[in-house]
Amino acid sequence: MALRYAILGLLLDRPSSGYDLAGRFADVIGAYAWDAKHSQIYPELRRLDQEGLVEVVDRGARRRTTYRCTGEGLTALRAWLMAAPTSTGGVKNEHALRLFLLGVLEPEEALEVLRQTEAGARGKVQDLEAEFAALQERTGSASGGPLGLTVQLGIHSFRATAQWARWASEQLGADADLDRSRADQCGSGSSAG
Amino acid sequence: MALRYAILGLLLDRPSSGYDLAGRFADVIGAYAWDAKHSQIYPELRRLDQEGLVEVVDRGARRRTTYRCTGEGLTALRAWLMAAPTSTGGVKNEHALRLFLLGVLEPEEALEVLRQTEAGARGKVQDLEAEFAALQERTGSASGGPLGLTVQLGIHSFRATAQWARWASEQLGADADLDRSRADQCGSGSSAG
DNA sequence: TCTTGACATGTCGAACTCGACATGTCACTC
DNA sequence: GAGTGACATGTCGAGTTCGACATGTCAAGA
Repeated sequence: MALRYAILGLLLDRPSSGYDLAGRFADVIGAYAWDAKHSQIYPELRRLDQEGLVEVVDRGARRRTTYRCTGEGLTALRAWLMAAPTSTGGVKNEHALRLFLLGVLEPEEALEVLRQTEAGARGKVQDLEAEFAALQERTGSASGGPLGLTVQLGIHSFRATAQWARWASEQLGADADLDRSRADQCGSGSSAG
Repeated sequence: MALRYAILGLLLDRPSSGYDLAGRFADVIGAYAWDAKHSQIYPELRRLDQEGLVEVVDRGARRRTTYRCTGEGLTALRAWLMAAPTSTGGVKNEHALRLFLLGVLEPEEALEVLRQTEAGARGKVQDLEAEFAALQERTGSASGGPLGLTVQLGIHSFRATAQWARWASEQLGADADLDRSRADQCGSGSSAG
């Protein structure tokens, strides 16, 4: 049931076609909240239309059909948001799982993954910070409006990932270096693992 | 395919029964990486056993069957971990989605959700910090060993969520207070909505 | 010994999700 | 006017996931 509310939320921000929605899922929201492919989105839009939660506002070229969230849709979305604010609801995050299992790899392999993780996360932070600055300017608000909250959540999340990756690298690097560099550097007393 | 690798990873840390695994999924890993119910876990364990990736090490009371990850299982897991370290792979996180859509709610409703979010996240941070300290002591290592990395990832993630929730509350609170407290506090010029 | 509740596993149908395949439109270019 | 590629939607089968129902074990207490 989460998919339909994700769609309603996106439409509430701005009327969109299925194609647009697919792009928006692949973009921001799909990275840390909910992802969906067009093969799911189109049928769901039709269902939502039948139930009156969205409505068609435009049919453009190439069968492009633009939908908008109705009042009923907003009511449904808000009911869902208020319904179970503390439930966690079955997270699936393959990237996080890989990080979770990092201890299985050899330190040098893990270091490589961590390097990529940190670089990727820092890139995301930069992108989102630019987006946030643009929002601040556009809305004339320090918080960047409703979307600003969302963007900041992303910034906080990716920054935390980057910081953790850095910390983890240092831990692993220290362990790995110990074994190797004690040979040619001055080995100031440290117990072997 | 992620489920089996999550299971292999958990078994690698410590041999467990299906029942144990269900608890461990519900506990730490399920909160931010991968969740699974027992109705999925038991069949997958049998499949892994047939494929030689895990093996039975004990049959206790109440049909309790304890599995261990085999060398073949470790090989498979490491191959998977090294295979596609950058793919994001379709995140599903209902809790994050709710936060993502927070702008839809009235400020006061959103504030309530944020309050609960912050409290929950800080609770998680405390739990995990205690676990990390225990790990440091048990392993005699500042990094807490392989599991320490994982626990720190959780700490970083939940701390980021808590900090964001606090920030978002302040933003919303400022907006909401403006409308109300201008009446009895000194109303320094601000345009009405 | 009977009941209760936690432990432990099994199974099934419904719903969800994905990738692959398919169809057609439109702007641009050669 | 034929070819190309991005735009835009549709569909289907295979695999995944979940909740609900089911079965049985064992310890503790009434």
